[in-house]
Amino acid sequence: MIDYALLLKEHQLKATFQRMQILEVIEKYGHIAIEAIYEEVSRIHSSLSLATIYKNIVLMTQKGVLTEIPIIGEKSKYEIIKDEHIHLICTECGTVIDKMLDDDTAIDTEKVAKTSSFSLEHRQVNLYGTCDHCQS
Amino acid sequence: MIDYALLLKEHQLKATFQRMQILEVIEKYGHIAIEAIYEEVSRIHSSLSLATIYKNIVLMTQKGVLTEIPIIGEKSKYEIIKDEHIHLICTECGTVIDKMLDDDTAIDTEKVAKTSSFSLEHRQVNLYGTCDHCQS
DNA sequence: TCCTTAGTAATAAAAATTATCCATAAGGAA
DNA sequence: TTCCTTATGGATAATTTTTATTACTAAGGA
Repeated sequence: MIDYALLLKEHQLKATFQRMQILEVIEKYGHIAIEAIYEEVSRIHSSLSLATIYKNIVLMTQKGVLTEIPIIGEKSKYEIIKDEHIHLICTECGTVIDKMLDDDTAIDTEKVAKTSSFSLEHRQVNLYGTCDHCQS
Repeated sequence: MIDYALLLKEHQLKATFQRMQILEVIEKYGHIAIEAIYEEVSRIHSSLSLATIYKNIVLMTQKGVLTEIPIIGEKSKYEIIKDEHIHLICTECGTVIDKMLDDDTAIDTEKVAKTSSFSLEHRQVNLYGTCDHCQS
């Protein structure tokens, strides 16, 4: 259970009711698109203006609270920043699964960056396919 | 130099003037967004309707001629499909650099997929940072 | 060359995103 | 706790992006 107010303050953002509602929904779903946040927030809680959601998603992304996950053929989803991981994206149902990397499955992208004298800041590895559930 | 007419026919698409113009621009820039294709096509050649560009990008992507490259904080870019590679994306100038993988820099994503019983179809590895040129 | 079918242009429509502006709430100071 | 300042939210308009429509046109096989 994340302390949203703390998370926001750590990133120099006021802990408003609306922001915490948005974060709560994002955490609940893990990865979610803007329109879906709007629908969920409207359904469960008091309704927030769509413009408010847009503004705060952009702001929280800039401030490092959220990360955008751009996806082929879909609208971007957003997640709360956490330890590095890759995404398994199901092209059937759209589900995004986080996968932490361990030593056994490490991805040596730093070597790649180095050989191109590219100053690496952020990696995003997306694997597209069919999830366990949709295969059956 | 790609034979665009052949490429299109191999994917069951008619080799129209407009499609070849679009492919020519994409190949010239390597990775390019839709609006930029429109501007370039309009500037150099006869002007194509923006709607035509949209329709053909979608179609050629579906048919496997192009791949979408969704990018954090930007519009998607498109490239002609080629051997698997990763992208170095410069957050300063927006340039996308292709990087082929060799044995030395292989990325063992298949192992990851396997441990999640995920049926892997397509991998997309994007490294964000600052390119050689923008560092100086 | 003709014919059939698919493709294009132009425009309208729809969807997504951003800007505006005034009312309001957050959070520090007293 | 109350007050004050300033950032924020809501509603809506405006803009931008993307898709649909429809009549005309070109591609490619017969």
